[in-house]
Amino acid sequence: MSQKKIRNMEEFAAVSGISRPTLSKYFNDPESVRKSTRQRVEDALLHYDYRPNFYAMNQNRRTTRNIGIVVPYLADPFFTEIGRAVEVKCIEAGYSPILLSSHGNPDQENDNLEALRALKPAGVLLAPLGRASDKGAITKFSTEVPLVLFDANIEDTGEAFVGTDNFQSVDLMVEYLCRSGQPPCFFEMKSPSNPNANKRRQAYFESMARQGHEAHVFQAEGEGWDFEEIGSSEGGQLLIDNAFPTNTVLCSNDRLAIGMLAAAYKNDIKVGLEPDASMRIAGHDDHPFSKFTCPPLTTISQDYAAIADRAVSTLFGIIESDSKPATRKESLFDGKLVMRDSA
Amino acid sequence: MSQKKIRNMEEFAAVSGISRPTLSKYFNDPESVRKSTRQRVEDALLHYDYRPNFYAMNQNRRTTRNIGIVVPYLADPFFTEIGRAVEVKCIEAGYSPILLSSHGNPDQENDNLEALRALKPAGVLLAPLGRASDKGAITKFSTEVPLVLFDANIEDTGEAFVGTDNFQSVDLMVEYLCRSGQPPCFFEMKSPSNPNANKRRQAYFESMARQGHEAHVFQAEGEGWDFEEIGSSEGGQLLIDNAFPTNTVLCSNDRLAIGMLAAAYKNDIKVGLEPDASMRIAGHDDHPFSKFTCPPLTTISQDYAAIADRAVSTLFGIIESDSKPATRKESLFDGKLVMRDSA
DNA sequence: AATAAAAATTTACGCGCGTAAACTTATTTG
DNA sequence: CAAATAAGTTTACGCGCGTAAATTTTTATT
Repeated sequence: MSQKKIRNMEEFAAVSGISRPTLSKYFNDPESVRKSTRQRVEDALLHYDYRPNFYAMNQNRRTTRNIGIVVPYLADPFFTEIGRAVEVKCIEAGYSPILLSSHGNPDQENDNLEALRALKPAGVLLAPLGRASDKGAITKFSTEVPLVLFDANIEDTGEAFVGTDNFQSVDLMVEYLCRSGQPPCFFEMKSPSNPNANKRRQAYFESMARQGHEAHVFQAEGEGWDFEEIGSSEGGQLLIDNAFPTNTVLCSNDRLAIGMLAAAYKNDIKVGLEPDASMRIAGHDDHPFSKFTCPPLTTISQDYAAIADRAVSTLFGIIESDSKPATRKESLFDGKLVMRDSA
Repeated sequence: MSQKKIRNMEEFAAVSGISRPTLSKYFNDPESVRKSTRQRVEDALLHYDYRPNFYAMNQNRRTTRNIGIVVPYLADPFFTEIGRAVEVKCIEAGYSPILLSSHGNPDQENDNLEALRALKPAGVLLAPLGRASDKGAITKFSTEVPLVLFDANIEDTGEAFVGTDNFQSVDLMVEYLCRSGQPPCFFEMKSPSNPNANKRRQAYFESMARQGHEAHVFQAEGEGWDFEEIGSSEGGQLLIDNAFPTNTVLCSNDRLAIGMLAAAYKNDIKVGLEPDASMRIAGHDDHPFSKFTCPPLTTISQDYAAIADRAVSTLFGIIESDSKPATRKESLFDGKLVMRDSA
């Protein structure tokens, strides 16, 4: 590595013996120059410490290679993992992902989109907050930037949606629970912020009807993202009150189930499949911690990899064809039953 | 909001009746213009949709208002929370934080610093991976960008360090455990990636000596960030083997403890303070899930708010004085004992 | 009201790179 | 090997804003 500091592309052109416009082409897409030229550039890069100025690079380009990724709540490991999966796919495709969290707050979601707008991103992958989202703002945003939604759907918003087929996944779980014991009750938040929750309730109703059982839905008061706390306090109270007509509860998501399991433990209500257990509790999402609950949680795993892959490839299809698809496409992937000890 | 699209600061100057250099001053620091002028600008902003071009703005400035925040592993809610606390402080100070995760990988840590370097940030807050970190790369980075470390210290690296006083916090826990029952054994990873782990082991030794008890350290094989898994498998085996000479175990961090609690449950080993319990298990960090373990985990909470506040204010001190402090300063905050049911 | 000080305006240049046009050189093809 | 094509070079301009200098206007001070 030479000592000489390279200040700009002009200087790098001088020392490398390659013209500046060709260097510009190379840095925008190394494949766009002849192999021998590419080799010369890369040799020179080994000898001189130079990187194009990020700001100058992006200033004149209509569209950058930045991809915005917005998740509703990064402190939830579920979103950390799916956000990460999406991030990796972007990097593999040669884009620069920028991961932002809305922290459960619709204003923050709007701020995030606004901040991204200033970056003139090539596209944005958004897992919206759901009910609380400012649909108007998101729709307006999507007129300016290619936008693909994932995890949570908002009708007619964005160019496409990628997520899990809640009807398939919940049916799978209900079918299993009915087959292996008493039919499940359903436990959820009263005003779920996430639209998947509504789908799951609906799926529960339909599935129970198909199985020929009566549906029993229990809804917890409380707002926000403090699911474990709500599962523990409200779900725990339902357990104590013996409010569930069957011994089996399907929670709308793992975090509620984690809270409920903690409450069950505290109140000496044994959960699981063993003969001395009095309840079965199941969840949905295969949260990273559900493996370590007491007992380990039976749940549904979402296909992170497939969702991330499809979301990213859909977005890149739009970016690279430079045209929005005629019809908004929804891709739904199947969930898988993860059988552990809680149900 | 007028329909007219404002393309640049020139046009916004025309419609607002304020000269472009004054606008430039305003956007760089609204306080730097007279109040009446500020009002006129802000009135105009209500009528016209204009934001300075992010890339053009930063191109000519020696230093931007971007702050890089790098955490070792965003899928760990502990880091999500402290990262978030730091982020909020930056926003309050009028800077733009960019949160990056190293995903437990030193190459990624270097990539993150490299990516940040291209953004010419005003400063960077780094929670390093620890042992695995490329100390040379970080030191070199800190010659170019003001750098404050937090959470995990690396000797003589960066302008300052802010974290928890492990000697205080572990002593607090050991003292409590000794006072309330049998003295604790210590459970940790054999090759901890995080330097706090080494401090905590050392603190355990010293504290046990002070209490006049023999120290017993148990180290789990295994690398990486899959702490719960390691706590469950290796810690669980130690429980089964009755390997601990006392009935009390202090885990180096909550995630190990969470795994160990899961293993104890699975093996019908009752943990807690009740008469029929055979073990006590404690953790460190007050992980967001430690409230929902079975039983709820007794642990040490770190003072997130104080750490975030000090880290950010230290960095801004350096940025605003435009000079590195003569001596590297280390700020340590006390942990607090969080008594729950596990110990 | 006269003067000093502060703030805004006018004018002008440059940052580092994208990119277009005209031209030259290298490679491919029949 | 000549013609056709692809790739690289030279030259030049502009993006949107930071910023400096000289000037004018506004505000504060006595």
